[in-house]
Amino acid sequence: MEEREISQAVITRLPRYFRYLGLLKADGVERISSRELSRIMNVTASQIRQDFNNFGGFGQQGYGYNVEYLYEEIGKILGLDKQHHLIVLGAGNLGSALIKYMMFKNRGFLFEGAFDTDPSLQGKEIGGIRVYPPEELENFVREHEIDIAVLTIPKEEAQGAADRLVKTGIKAIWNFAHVDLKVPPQVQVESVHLQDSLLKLSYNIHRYEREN
Amino acid sequence: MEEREISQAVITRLPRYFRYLGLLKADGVERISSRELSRIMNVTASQIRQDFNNFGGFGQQGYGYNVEYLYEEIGKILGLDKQHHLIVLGAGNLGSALIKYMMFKNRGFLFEGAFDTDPSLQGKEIGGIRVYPPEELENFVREHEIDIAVLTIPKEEAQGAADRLVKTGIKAIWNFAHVDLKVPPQVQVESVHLQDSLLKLSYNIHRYEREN
DNA sequence: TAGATTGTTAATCGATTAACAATC
DNA sequence: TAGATTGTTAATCGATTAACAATC
Repeated sequence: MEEREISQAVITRLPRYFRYLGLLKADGVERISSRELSRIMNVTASQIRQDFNNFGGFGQQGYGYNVEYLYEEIGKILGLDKQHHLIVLGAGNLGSALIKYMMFKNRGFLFEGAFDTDPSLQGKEIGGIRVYPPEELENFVREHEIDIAVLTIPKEEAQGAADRLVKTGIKAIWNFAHVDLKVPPQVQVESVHLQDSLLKLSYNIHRYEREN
Repeated sequence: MEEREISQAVITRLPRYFRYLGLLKADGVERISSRELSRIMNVTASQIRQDFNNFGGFGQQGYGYNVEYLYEEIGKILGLDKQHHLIVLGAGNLGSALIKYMMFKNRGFLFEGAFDTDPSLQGKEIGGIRVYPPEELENFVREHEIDIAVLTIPKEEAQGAADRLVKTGIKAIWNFAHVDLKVPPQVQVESVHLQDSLLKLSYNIHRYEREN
């Protein structure tokens, strides 16, 4: 049993490879060498080969990589050969934007329901998805076999919601609240900290101005 | 002239320090040691001291760090002592969510206008911000001295919009479109690739299931 | 002063890049 | 077969952690 732990640095790069391979595939490109891909993606060819070899050899000496095959394989590594069932907690603008973003649906990420404390939203539909009151959360998750909960609620409510979700046996939380969630190791968390991202941009603006 | 280049790894951690120091400050905590902060933030005390020392010594031997002072200083490093003027390109749900998120305003990130190709949105207001037709982009940026453009438009339109923005002399682009933008070095780009984030989460779900 | 904790140097670890033998 | 390019090992680089002298 080969149990080599893939570093998060590699995993973070996988979706980007997947994206570029999708573009190449759409352009009808049949094969590509690590050198050529490195030029397009602005990384080293060495890194590309090292990254891919974490998952076994996808290429062929003297030929390169078959774009379609590599695209499919990376898709499988990312779990895109399976469907995922999602709910959104917080049916505001951000939650609505995510629900309506069709690219997720096309990749097998299916929104099944939304939850909001605002009674005026409950019973309504957003992008074809119904909004439920929070009380129904636990039953809904179990009945619809929800894998992923998307948190677009205020940071004050996020940890409490996460605790409830953990108890339902959810697999993962995609967290947009501006806090670091504490969950047990069997629950995966991926946080999108928009404010952190904006502050980083702010830093880089002022660094550039200082240096020039 | 000390020109030590701060690594992006450090910069990425700064907003998180800032966040935790803000919480401590709000809790009335006056001083904190690297050891205590390391426990709260789940990083090593060594890393905290190394990170802070990139910017000069903020602490005092035998005492630790003054929370309020450190908070203020990191805020300045992040450019939060200055105001920023923003526009949003794409007044859909995501753009609206960002405009309405008050935390940005409180930190000096002021949305001045939104732009959308949809005529039915033009002239309307979102969170008190008016929506303009794209033709007015260049004049608006110059007249309102816009620093940062937020791109929440389809990926097909993103590079074209970026090119136009670069010509206006904008300082930075906060990119939510699912492409890597090409801009000259004087323009800072920070991308939030939501799909990449979700795919990473998907990978981690399936990795956990494989390993357990 | 003694104790605590920083600032900083040195050691370690991990990730990236370079090099090249294997092989298509 | 010769040329191209991978897979993989070795070298390098950078980031993290450990250690400790400086000093409050």
